[in-house]
Formats: sequence, C-alpha cells, structure tokens
Amino acid sequence: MAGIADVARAASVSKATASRALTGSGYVSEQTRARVVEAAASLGYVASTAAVSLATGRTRNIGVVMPYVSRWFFAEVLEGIQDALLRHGYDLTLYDARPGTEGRTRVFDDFLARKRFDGLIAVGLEPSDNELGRLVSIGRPVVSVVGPPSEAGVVALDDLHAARRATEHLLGLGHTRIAFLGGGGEHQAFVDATRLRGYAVTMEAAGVEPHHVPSAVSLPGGYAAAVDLLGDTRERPTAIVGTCDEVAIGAIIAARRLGIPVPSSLSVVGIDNHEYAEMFSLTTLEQSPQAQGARAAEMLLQRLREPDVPMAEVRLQATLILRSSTAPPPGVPSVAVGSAPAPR
Amino acid sequence: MAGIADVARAASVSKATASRALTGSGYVSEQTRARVVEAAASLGYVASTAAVSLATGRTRNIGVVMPYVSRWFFAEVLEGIQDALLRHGYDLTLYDARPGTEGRTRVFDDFLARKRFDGLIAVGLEPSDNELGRLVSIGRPVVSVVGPPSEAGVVALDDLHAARRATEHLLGLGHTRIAFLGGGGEHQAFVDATRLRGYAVTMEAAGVEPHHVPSAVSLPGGYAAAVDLLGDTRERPTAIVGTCDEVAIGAIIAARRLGIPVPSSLSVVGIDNHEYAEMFSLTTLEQSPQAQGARAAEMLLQRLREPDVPMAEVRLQATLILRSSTAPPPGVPSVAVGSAPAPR
DNA sequence: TTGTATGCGTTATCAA
DNA sequence: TTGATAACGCATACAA
Repeated sequence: MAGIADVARAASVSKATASRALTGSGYVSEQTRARVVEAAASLGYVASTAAVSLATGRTRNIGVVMPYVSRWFFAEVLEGIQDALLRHGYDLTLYDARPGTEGRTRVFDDFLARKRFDGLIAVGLEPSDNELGRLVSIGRPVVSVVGPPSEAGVVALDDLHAARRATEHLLGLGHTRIAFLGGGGEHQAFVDATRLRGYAVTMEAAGVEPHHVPSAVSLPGGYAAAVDLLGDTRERPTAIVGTCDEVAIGAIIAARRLGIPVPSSLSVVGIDNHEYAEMFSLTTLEQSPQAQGARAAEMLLQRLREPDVPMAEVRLQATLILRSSTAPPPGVPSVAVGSAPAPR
Repeated sequence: MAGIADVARAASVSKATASRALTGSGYVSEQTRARVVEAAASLGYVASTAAVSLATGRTRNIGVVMPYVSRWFFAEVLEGIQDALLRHGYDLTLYDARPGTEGRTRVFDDFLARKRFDGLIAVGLEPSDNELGRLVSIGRPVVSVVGPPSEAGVVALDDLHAARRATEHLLGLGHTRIAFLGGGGEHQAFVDATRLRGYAVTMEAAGVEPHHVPSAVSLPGGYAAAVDLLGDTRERPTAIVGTCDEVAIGAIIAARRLGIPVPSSLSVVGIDNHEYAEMFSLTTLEQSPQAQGARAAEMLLQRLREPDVPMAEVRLQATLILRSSTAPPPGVPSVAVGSAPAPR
C-alpha cells in the first residue's frame, strides 16, 4: 500500500523527484535516482495504475476483441498478442464478441466505450457497419488481424493467394475433380469467402468446374460434410481443398472411416499448418497465427509511440508444406515416374 | 469526452448530484435523476474508469491467470468466465503464465502486483510456493479452477472420482489389462497425477496390475504414446484410460491407423466430453469447463459483494457418457449375451 | 537538479 | 434532497 509519498519520504526527496526518478522522465541526478529506486524497492512500491492513467491519460493496456477464443486460430493469435504485450509491459483485456449474441451488443455499446485501453486489436471481427461506427468513434488506434483492408492497421494472411496455391498444387498433380470444403453457412466469414474465391478463380482459369461443398468451419464440420460428399461413390471428387486445416483433417478422418485411402484415392490439402497437421501428414499452406498476433501488437504499440506514422497493411504469404496427403489422382502416373529423374 | 461536470451543467445540478443519480447511491429525487440520466445519454457520457477506480478503490475488472489459452479446457473455461463477467459488467484482463517461461516470472513479479483487478481467477495454475506467496500478498480474493483445496475458493472436477469411474467402467466390462495414458512428464500436472492415482487405486482394489504409460497431454501426444504402446503386439492392453479426451482420441486414431478395431479389440475411455468426442464415438466422463469458469466468476463476484462470507470449495462429479468406444474385451462375451434380455 | 503547486475525473464527506 | 469541497495517487508545468 506504499504510495509515492512514502517513497519520497524514505528517500528524503519531494514526490516530484521521486516520480521523475521512477518514471525516467526529466532530469534526476544519478545519486538521488538510485536512492529513490532503492527506497521504492524496499517499500515494495507499485504505482497505482488508476492514478497513473488519470494523470497521464494512458492505460498501458490493450483491448482485444474476438468472436471466439476456443478456436485454434483465435487462441493462437491471442497467445501471440499476449506474448508481445508482456514484453512491453502492457496488460491485455479481452472482449469476447460472438456473432449474434446479446453479449456482443453489450461489448460494443458498453464495454468498449469505457476505453479502458490505449488501443484495440480486432481479430476476425467482421464488424457490421453499425459496429464499425462504434469502433472508430472510440477514438483509439485499431489494428485488425484477418479481414479486408481498412484505414486501420491490418495483419492478415493473403487468403486469395493461399487458396490459389492450394488449388494449383492439386491441379499440378493432375486432379480435375477438386472440391472446396468449408464456409457457406449463415455466418459466412470473410476469410472463407475469400479462399473460396481464390479456389474458384484458379479452377476456372484451368478450365475445370469448381465445386463448393458447404461445411461448418471446424473439424467435426469437415468430417460431417466429407462423409456426405464421399459417401456418394458416383460423384466423388479425387481431391479436396479444405478452407482450413481443421476442415481438411475432418475430411481425412472421414475418408479413413469410409475406407478411402489417402492420398492414393483422395488427396486433401488444407490451410494453416495446424497443431494436428503433422500427425495426419496433411499437406498444407502454412501460416502462423501467433506471429500475426505478435505483429499486430507491435504495430499497435509502435503507433502509440509515434501517432503520426500511418499504419501499414501487412499481407502474409503462406508457404506450401508438402506432406503425404496429396498425390496424383488414381490412374494418373506420378510425374516422377513419367519423367527423367531430377538431377541432384 | 464529456465529463460528469458537463452532465451536471446540462442538467443544472451539481457534480455531486449528477454522480449520485448516475451511480444510484444516495438520495436523489426521481425528477432530477431522470433529468441527469437523460443529459448523460444525450451527451454520450461514459465515466472514466481510471477516475472511478481512483475514487472508489474498485476496478470492475477481474484478472484471469492461466498457463495456456490454446488448450481446449482452458479456452472453454475462459469463455465461461468471460460470459459470466460480461453479464455483471466486469472487464477481464488475461495473464498468460506458461510454466517455465520468463514471462511467467514477470506476470507474478510485475503484472499481478499492479492489482489492476478486484479479484483473481487462477485456472490450473499450480503455483510454486514462491508464486503462491506472491498471489496471497496481492491481497485480493482468489478463486481457482482446477487444483487442490486451498484457503481460496475452488471450483474443480472431482478428478479422483472421474478416473475411478472410468476405470470401473472398463473393469465392469471384463477388462483386466488396462493402461492409463497421460502425464508423467517434466511438468507433471496435479490433475493428471490425481487421475492416475484414481486409476491406480481402483486397479489395485480389483486385484489387477496398473500400467501407466507416460504421454504428453494432447491429441498428438496421445497418438504418439498409443502408437508405441499398441505397436508391441505381445504386451498390448485390451483397454485404455486417457487422462483426458484429447489423449484418448489420439489413442483411437492410433488404433485405427494400426488396424486395431475399436471397441472390439481395444476399448478407450476419456475424461472431458471434448468437442470432438462425439465424432469419435468416445465413451467419456463429462465435465463442463465453461460451467466451471462461470461458477468461479460468480463465486468471486459474490465474494466482492459480501467480503465476510467465506468462499466454498465446489467439487463437481463427472457423469459417464456411454458411446461406442468401449465394449467387453475380445473373447469375453458381452454381458447382454450371457444374461437374460433386460425387460423393457 | 530539485521542489511547489495544480490538474486528472470521480466519489464521498459534511453542511446546508 | 442538494451542493460545496476534500480526497484518491500520481505526473507535470513552472519556479527556484
């Protein structure tokens, strides 16, 4: 409970000097600074955040708004943000804003309006116009992870590119009957729509017909959709692009259950490089949600330091990780078989 | 940016009355209260949390400390806490304290010491003596989710009971060669140790030998451990108790890959009723992390309201959910086969 | 380099 | 029932 007055007294200086010594602002002789610091330490002095905030107008706290926290991508981003903020001594207050809930309304109307933070990180928020209005009216810098370009800072995967790469990989192997699994539900997410578009564009450019299979964006969702899709022997595709690894892995599990060998009868590719991807030998386009979260946090803190420099838009390129869930379609010989061995 | 002074002026009352009208403390005539409230609304007045905290000593914020946020259990608990706090208008600031990291030290030494919260919820923290000391020295009420009894409030699953039920279920089906998968690593968690004990005690009481197979507590961890365990045809168990569903599901996936049919050649039971449990037909002992989180939050808020009533210790009993990952061991006829059909 | 005095936006105490 | 005014604990402009 020791206040700065106690510290000042113990070091026999004024509160002002004590404050300067502790915060490192303004001139203080090295001698007295040491005395103050020692006094503070021995008294176990910790500045009251409320008082500091009131006096400075800054909270040393960052707000994070996300629609889910228990889904892999979001949890990973959160960890990345937390890590980065920790390093800079910033606190993190979390706002859960599940789409379509009453809680979400309260978050936008009441909680965010309290401005208990110096800046905001919005992860996959997809705000309505109304919500977006509230967001900007808060008057604090915002960085979003995932999502379309905006005036705020953005850190996101280049979804179009990732989906294109995934599709091209399968086309390159000789597949033509390639289905895209994911999205299309009630709360169609921007990410999934973009990836679907990347897939569709690539398919059309190659002169083959795209085939979108709606699916909940989760492992059980991918499983269920794949069971339906693969159960019909006649129209069965030879390859699947999952909108994310969870969906792709669900499809692999479904295939195994149905006795369809992967990759010899069915190729599957995902986007993420999820924690489980290796265990399922999933070929995928890697992104790092943790790195994205950390990057967003750094960008926001940078902005707080220098309010004048405009914030950037960072588009990350996913890199293909080849594992063994993809191969040429049945009947088509492997490329390696038909060509000369590559020189070493 | 409107302050309470602006509201007061607009309603032509003093700041004091404005404050009383808005906070609902002290006498205010219904007439003026309405005037003040309307003025506040039309000005878009939102009280400065910093000023309120400074004046009242309360933050309307709850700190949550957990070692992971991306693991299923923790993420679910977090959602439960968030939900409950939201309903009561409380903010949530999150502290990530992964065991063995430098960040964890900083959380305990610096971040928590700032006391930016009225109370703390510790989820599966397993603090060292040193850390525990810091925790109590903060002087704020604490509720822990998961973990041993303490002076603080506790909300947790009865792990001993859950593991016993799981083991008894398998014993009752006629299994004798039952392995326990999970825990035993470097950061042996209290939960896993307790569940292991519940298993071991039950096995010994039944006169059969317990067999603990160490495993990382995750789906890939369970998979890897099960591949090793089941690969050895000679010493293969007929049943597995997973310390949690993730481990159990990993084991099921491993069994499928190895061509071992579940449940006819191998029974698997878990603890959790994880999001994926149904999709793998996993028999399991259900608990609700969300409910535990919400319960902990309510308990803490209750304590803040009435500081005198001591906090309780809530032990939840898991309930067995029968799916089709468990059956009698090979060679032993199903109970139903050997007995008269049950009356309808 | 240090000290004095004021402000930050509320709530709470005391009179009126 | 209301209003003036003093905390709350710190940072900072200004003076010394």
